[in-house]
Amino acid sequence: MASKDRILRLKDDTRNNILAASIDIVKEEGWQALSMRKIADKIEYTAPIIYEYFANKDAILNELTRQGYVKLGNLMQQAISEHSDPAEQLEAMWLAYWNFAFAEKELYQVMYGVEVNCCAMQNMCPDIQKPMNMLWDKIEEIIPADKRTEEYVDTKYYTCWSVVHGLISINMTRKLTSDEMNKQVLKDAIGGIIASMK
Amino acid sequence: MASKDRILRLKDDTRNNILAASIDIVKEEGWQALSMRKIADKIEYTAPIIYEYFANKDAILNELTRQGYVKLGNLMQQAISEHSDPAEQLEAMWLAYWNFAFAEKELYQVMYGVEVNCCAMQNMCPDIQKPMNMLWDKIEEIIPADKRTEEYVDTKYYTCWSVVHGLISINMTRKLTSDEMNKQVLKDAIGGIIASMK
DNA sequence: TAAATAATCTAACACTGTTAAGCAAAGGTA
DNA sequence: TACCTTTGCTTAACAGTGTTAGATTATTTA
Repeated sequence: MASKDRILRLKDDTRNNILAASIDIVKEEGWQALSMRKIADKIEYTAPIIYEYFANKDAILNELTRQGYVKLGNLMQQAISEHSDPAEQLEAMWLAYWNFAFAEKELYQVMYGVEVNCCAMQNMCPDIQKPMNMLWDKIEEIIPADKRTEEYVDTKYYTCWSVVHGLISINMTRKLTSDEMNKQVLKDAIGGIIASMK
Repeated sequence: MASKDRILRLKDDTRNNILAASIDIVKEEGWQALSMRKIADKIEYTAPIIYEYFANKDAILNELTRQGYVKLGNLMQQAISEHSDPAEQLEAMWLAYWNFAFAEKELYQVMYGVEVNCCAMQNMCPDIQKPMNMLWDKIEEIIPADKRTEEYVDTKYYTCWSVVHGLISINMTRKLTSDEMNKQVLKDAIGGIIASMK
């Protein structure tokens, strides 16, 4: 029955429309503005029909997450294919990861639980800046005078911060690394960066 | 007027109670379960009185964020005081940062926008694992056979991932680094780690 | 054409943040 | 003591959220 196929294809279409509408809304207004009724509006239905395609709102987020990983995988595959040396391939893969994060910012946010909405950055009161300044000043102190430019201190500061914050985030969102592994990574990375300063 | 002081002190008390109740709820049920009515319940008031102490819900989050930074600053100060060598001080400061993140997990989450709620980790389907596996395999390929243990590959993988993801998160939540700075950090860190593998 | 099935909507529930209106107790003033 | 004003707090409501049950409409099948 070809008509059955057509109907299934149509069902698939609205499923994709739901996902597309969701991403559209998020791109326009951010994740916290995404609601079932807004999605329904965009695909010109009422909210309950969405539940014929997805169990709940979380299921939509999960599917978008999955699609994000598929896209990321493809970009990495492409990165590999553009180089022959393994080390260059690896570097290209991480660069692809980096580029993906900003090209598909909204997908990256839901994939890795990066919240944007609130606080922290707008009202930059002294209390908030203090820990950062303490670290920055200490790094400045360690770097020998002949290398001590603002840019150089910045680089070291952000490198340290990135690896520590990154490892913390990874541990908080998915708990799959052992404690010894964490200490190892932390010690190695921080130690390495500090050594490279002197 | 001493009675005025007493009343002001009481007002201050309920303000602190609101903050304490908020943290309690978050520790018990997570950030997404925090609601004005639940806070009111806990301090034995009704929701609207909270608005006499905070402009809105975001203001509560902001204050908790601020307090988080104060605590972190103090811990770092302590870390400094326990060492004399600047390099050791810096390492202790980062360790304090790390320990703070897990000792005050909920504060860290609101300070740095680390979402926990959704997706990604529970239903670990192949699509989701693929990018990670590609990177892991490539790192394994680069590491010379005599060093190639699972632990060693893991360490390098997580170090790379942490620095890249950390830098991305930092850029997404607060936009205060320049593009050249990012490229610099990325190139330096990834390049350094790859070089250390061989 | 009549019955059965599928597609869709309306209405509702329990929740969310937030605001306006009202009540009741306390304070100051005559 | 009597009144008035201020304060503290509550109730009720609005508009929004995710989600479900029931009713309604349209389409397919017999």
